[in-house]
Amino acid sequence: MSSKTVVVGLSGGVDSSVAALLLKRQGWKVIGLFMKNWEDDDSEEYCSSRQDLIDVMSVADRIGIDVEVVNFSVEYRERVFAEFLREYQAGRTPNPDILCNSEIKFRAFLDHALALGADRIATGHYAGVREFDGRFQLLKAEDGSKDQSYFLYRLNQGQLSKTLFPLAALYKREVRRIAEAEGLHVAAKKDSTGICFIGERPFKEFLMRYLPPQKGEIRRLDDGKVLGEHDGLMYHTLGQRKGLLIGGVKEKGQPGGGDHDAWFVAGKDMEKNVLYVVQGHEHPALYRDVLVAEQLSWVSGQAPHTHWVYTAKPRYRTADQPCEVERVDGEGAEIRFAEPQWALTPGQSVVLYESRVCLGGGVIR
RNA sequence: UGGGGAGUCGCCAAGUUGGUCAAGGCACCGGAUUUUGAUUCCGGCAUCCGAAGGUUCGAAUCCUUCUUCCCCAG
Repeated sequence: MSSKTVVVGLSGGVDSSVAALLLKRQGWKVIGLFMKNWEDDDSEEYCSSRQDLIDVMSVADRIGIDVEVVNFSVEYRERVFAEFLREYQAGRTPNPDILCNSEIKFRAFLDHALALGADRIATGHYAGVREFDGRFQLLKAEDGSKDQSYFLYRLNQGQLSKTLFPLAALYKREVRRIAEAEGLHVAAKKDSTGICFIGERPFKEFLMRYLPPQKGEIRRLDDGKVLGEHDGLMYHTLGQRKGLLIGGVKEKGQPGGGDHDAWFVAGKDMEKNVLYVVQGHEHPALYRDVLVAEQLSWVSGQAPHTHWVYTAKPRYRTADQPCEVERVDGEGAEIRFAEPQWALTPGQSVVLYESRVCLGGGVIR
């Protein structure tokens, strides 16, 4: 038994803990790696990160593996956070966790693991990888409700060839059960949310620390009527309802004062610093059936076929939408959906799938 | 200044033959969902109806005065 070495990213949560446990059982020589990639914050954040490390050490001790702590703060700030801020500054809505995966977890982390002599790396992601016809495919997880392949669409062949996803065939409840049976105290620990490594926090306030307010008008898209004032276009995203502070609007002759529906962000004019809103979740201006994606990244290294029926997620956590690629080249791809999609947002990623196989995708323009 | 209309929760807005009538929506707050940001879902949200008196067993709904705003006259 020439046990090979795998380095597992441990976050202190149930998923990565069980991933490490399973690999250990499979006979791998397992090394745990805890990443500390965010240190812009003070005490409070420090506590949760510190608690996570304590949990990691406890789990590692229980499973019987060694743990190393690494700090990729510099890489995170330069390769992920800087881009995150540039995008928001440009009025777009980025998904930092996608970059975090391709640049940190499956690059900085991978490089570090390989330098340690590892044969593979593994994470607690709900996704799968398999070798097929000499190529590596990224797959959806068995547990469709937890599937995270969306966040991994930017991984390439080199990265996938070195990766293991031990939770691919497990449902979340099974993972918790395994953790409990093994006596891991994190078995019932709440799932973490928010930006990876940064965590959940009042988003606008957080952004304000980096991008200063810049007041401007809020106008109704239909007729340009001014309805209010915003603190900065970067604090609002397409389809957003909260934070507009628009209450009832008096409508001239309308009985009962007019429509009392909620207001949603429908567009931004970066030049004039105007935020455009529409009333009602079903307002037609919120729907589009075609989009253009840029910064394409294909898992196989090859672009998908045009005029072929695939499905795509125009944002995380939406059901797969039937679509086809109208055209694709090195610059971008035009994707047309069978049904109009609600609030296709610039900066978010569209990810294409062919059944359970994640083909890759790009960033919505 | 004269005539008319109106002032109900932060914003719209029901309710004026007086009797559980202080609806509803938006906003806001809290929670659920969620490894982005959103969306969505659930819960909370006027002992008080411009102010002060009066009538009445009882008024946001009737009367009086005051006050504010709007429209038309000027």
